[in-house]
Amino acid sequence: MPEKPTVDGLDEKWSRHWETQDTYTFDPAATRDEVFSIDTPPPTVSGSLHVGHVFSYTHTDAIARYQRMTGKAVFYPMGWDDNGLPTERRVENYYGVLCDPSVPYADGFSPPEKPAKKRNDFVAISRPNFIELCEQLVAIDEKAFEATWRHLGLSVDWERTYTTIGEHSRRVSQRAFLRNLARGEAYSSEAPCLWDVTFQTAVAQAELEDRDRPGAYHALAFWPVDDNGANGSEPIVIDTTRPELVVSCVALVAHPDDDRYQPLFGTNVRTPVFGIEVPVLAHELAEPDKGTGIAMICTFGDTTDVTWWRELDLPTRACMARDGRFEAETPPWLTTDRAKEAYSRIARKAAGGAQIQMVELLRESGDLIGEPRPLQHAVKFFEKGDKPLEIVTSRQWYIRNGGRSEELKADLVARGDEVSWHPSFMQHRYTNWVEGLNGDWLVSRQRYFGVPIPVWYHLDAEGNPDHSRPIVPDEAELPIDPQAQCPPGFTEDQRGVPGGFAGDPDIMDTWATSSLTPEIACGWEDDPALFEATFPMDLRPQGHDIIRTWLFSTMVRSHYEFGHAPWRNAALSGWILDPDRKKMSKSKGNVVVPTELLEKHSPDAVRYWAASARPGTDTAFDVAQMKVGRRLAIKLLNASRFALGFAVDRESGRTTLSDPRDVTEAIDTAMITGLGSLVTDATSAFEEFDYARALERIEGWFWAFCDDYLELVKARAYGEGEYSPAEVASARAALDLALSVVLRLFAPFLPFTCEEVWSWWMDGSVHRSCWPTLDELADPADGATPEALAVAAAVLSEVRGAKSAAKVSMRNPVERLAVTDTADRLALLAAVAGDVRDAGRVGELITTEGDSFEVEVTLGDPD
RNA sequence: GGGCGUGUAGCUCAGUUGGCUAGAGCGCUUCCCUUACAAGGAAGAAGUCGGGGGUUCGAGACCCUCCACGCCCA
Repeated sequence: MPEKPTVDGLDEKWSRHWETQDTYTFDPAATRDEVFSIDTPPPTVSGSLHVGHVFSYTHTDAIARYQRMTGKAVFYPMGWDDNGLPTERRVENYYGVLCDPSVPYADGFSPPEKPAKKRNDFVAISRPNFIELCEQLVAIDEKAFEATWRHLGLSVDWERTYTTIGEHSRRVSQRAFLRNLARGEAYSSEAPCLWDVTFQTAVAQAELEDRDRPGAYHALAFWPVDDNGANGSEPIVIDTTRPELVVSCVALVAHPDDDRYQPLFGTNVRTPVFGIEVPVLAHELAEPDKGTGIAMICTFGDTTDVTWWRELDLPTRACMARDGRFEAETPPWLTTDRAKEAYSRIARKAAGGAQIQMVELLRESGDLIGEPRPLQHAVKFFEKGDKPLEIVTSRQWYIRNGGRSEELKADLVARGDEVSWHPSFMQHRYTNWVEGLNGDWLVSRQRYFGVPIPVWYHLDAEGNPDHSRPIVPDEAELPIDPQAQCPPGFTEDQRGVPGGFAGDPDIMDTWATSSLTPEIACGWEDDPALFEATFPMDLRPQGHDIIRTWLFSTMVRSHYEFGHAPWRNAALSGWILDPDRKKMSKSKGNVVVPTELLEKHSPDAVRYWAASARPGTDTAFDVAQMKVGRRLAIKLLNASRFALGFAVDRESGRTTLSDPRDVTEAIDTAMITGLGSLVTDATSAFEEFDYARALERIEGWFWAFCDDYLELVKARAYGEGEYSPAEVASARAALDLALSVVLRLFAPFLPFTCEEVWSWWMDGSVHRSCWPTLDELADPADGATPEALAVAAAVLSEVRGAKSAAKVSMRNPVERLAVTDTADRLALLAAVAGDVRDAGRVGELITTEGDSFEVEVTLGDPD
């Protein structure tokens, strides 16, 4: 036991110790009812860990540590999400390279010394070279992440780490996909999809976000067919923010109840500049009060266009190429010279440039009415992208998720009832999301670093792929790469030749793999015993922002594979806001680096701050709370040193464990009784996953314990004054018992500090000890009332108040202390009078029976 | 526009099914070197519980309504 304990250095000392002692290793022999399994969110390693990670992972760790102490074999693996576009983007920028599948593999390729700044100047490299660089970089990132997690003190079993790009994950991911395919839950389809032009890949509905962008309404004139104003007719004016798409216009649409356009429904009009004849149609999605109330439908300006196209059975007039530029070739539906001429001015232009040209053309033809009117409007972006999404038609893979089936939707909503949500209102977020889906889950991505779609296609005599009957591998062969391996019954020289085969070039989206984290972590099919012991998992902790992606998609996969939810509980944590209540983000420059935070305040202090936040609530980043946590840890060390001063022989370091049955004095049994209530409260809070309530109760009790109880028994514990050996032994035994319990209660929150104190007098790790129970307190607490301590504390508080008011030292003697109180409370006071008198340095104590509690303090002269 | 959440002391937040005079920490003021702790301790000041209405013997809590802020969806 150190002379002057400190929290500094405990992190390094104990994290190393836990590693060498395998303190957190999962016991694979445990059966399902003995296991608590956690579906930890695999952080995206291509990003960086931020305070939000530290925050939410601490919540999970507190629960894991509690469960472990209740005797559960805690299955708590960490995963790294290294698969996918974020990694690709990081690799591109880090090395200044771009993947081009047409470039041949370069043996021993090394990236440029100084990566180019602009994307256009990046070096094009082969797919295998690109993947090698990805693997290289994630390995470095994963090391750094693990170090931070160990520093924070996560009680993860590091022997069970997985990565979402690893062989095991690829196998699980492909196996699940092939089973979805076999059961008809996955399918490929040529259809309009959301398309990011920068990364040139399709994206899913769940990955969209609206961003406010400046734009402008352009009023365009459409003329009735065969009457270009010649007969005095009026043009129909539509407002659009995307005039460049006039060339793709297939119809005009207004609300069926809109009186202004009733006469026009069923008639035809001509598009400006291009002169294409299009119908005027009615649909309830048209908004009468938006612009002029009549809109043009294009192929495809936004998702509503897709809905209209589908429901009104409209033709397709697509001009937008996958790179976000208008096609070079003149579209076949443009027949007049004037239209062809006009198109040549927007060909190969991106949306912005095309718009400038198109506005010119409209001005020239006189079909632009007035000037464009600027506005701010919501534009759909890929959440990781920088340019507005386009909609292009392409062949993509989908997994059915209820977006096109009311029955499946209802089933998936009902699965939500199989999970206990913490906090419960988070289930609404899930239900609302599922009910709002309007399309299946697009899982294919035209990218490189991910799990390949494990299928091949027959090529017909012209060399065109037959997508209707994909060739699938044997499950035993998984994982496979159809770009590098042949399908069964073929040879490599048949690749890409008529009558031969072609591998699907796409990969799956990251979510298509991370939706299988329970299956990956628990060893689905690959380790049946482990799977049996850990699945369905007990807890899915995650941020509430990814209910629509991760939580929902995991539910979908488990629904298909097992017919039930993949977990019993879902705990949703909130955001970290900066002190101005704004969300922390890199662009705002208000991000705090966790490693520095841990270094500066100590992990226990940071954990204290994190664990103080009620589950599910957004929380301000608050260094002050960390300082409070640090002080709490120091207080715990010091109070422990005091309490153990009597149990540990300072010379020999040997501990004499006291007997709980020695706790006999009224104030001691009262304290132990109160401690019993605390254990009950903390336990029930943890059972409800409310770590914050548990911490608050424990902390509150502990401060009162230090302020009142320790002061009250100090003299007796030291054996000062005229106390009998039994009275002294009672104080010391109570201190030992209380400390043992309180250390275990704090252990999930302050693992380093508690382990340090535990090591002063106990064998083994506090984190492997038993969570305290009422049983161990039953003997001393038997029949005792916590009131005795409350009465003593109240009197002591009055004494302190009097001394403080008189501006004298707390050591100043009290000559005479007169207490008026009810008979019951005076009886309690009598039982604890010795302790009260010693703590207050009271000479004469006079008690008078009365209706209310009153204390009169007569101070004596200072010593 | 729909859904969800939040609003309690200057700040950050507790306040379990309605029940004693609404609490804690930080900050502030005053005091105290005390043998666990001065990187500490003691005491004190500080709130119209967002506004209004209702239910009730009793509302910070329950119901209605309005306001402000935040998030998600359209």
